[in-house]
Amino acid sequence: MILTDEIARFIENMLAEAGGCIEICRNDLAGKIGCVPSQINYVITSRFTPDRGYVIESRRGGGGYIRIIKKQFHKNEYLMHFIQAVGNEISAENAAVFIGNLEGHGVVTPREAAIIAAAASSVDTNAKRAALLKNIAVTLIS
Amino acid sequence: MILTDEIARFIENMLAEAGGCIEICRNDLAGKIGCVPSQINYVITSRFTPDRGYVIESRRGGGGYIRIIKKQFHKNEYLMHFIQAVGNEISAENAAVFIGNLEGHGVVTPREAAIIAAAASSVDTNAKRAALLKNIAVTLIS
DNA sequence: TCTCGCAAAGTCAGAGAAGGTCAAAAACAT
DNA sequence: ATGTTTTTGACCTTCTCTGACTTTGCGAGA
Repeated sequence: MILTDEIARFIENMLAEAGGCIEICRNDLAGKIGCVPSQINYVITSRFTPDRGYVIESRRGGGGYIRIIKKQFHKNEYLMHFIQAVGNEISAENAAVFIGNLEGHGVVTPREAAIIAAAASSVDTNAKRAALLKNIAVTLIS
Repeated sequence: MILTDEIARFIENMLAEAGGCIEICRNDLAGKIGCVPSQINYVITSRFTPDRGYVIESRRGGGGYIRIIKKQFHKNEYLMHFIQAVGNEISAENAAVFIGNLEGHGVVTPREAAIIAAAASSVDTNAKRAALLKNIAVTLIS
């Protein structure tokens, strides 16, 4: 197991235990793991990036810290938007575009998008398609 | 015995032993077999291709690896069984059980199961539910 | 209050460790 | 003879790790 992965796993465990937000002392953590402090920065910039849904805040000086937050809200916000945009009726063509957007925003995986598309094309009216999509979207809110 | 085939056999054996997924260090493997490292790439691109049912992932740099995954066709078989078992009509209750089985057999993730369940509960007749489930199942065949 | 020193975190470039690519030569097949 | 597959090695790109140097914040003492 490579050092970077070990540190990343360590941090992920802490995040899971703490429920999505931790505050670490860079030097302490480096000492605990046995690496140079800047390695922590490397792990954070290479693994805990904004586009993977993490937010990093920090402060230098005495009593400094690094705060790592696992963000989930932007996906939920997008799902809300999705539900509103679908409305009460949606055509098969528009549904395909909307599902593509869900995937494009990282809210669903390509496989999940394929499942949803298959489901959306299995109903016979625009109203039922809208209801189906909204039902699915609701289950995805975390 | 040609070199390429020897390497391919070696990898196949490892895959069989490991149950369908291995992670190799290209240089190590090349050293063990006694070939130039790029030969490993050649074997992989010429023998372990997607259309033969393999998935390749890799990472460069220190601690780099090549991961070879043999797609599980028993999942496809299970999907076939699923499609037959669903038949032309299925109640909401039975659908829930069937979807649970899909998840239990590792054919879909829990999240995907939730999506499918939401879709299945969005239609109003047993016939439409069956059609929807079968449509989804078909898209999952790999 | 101001300043200075220490205690953090941040940055960056370099070395090293992997895997990837590609073209040319060699071997093989038809 | 011609086309395809193998084999090789030189060179490329990406990722990791480290340490020196920089920046920032806090708090104590003048």
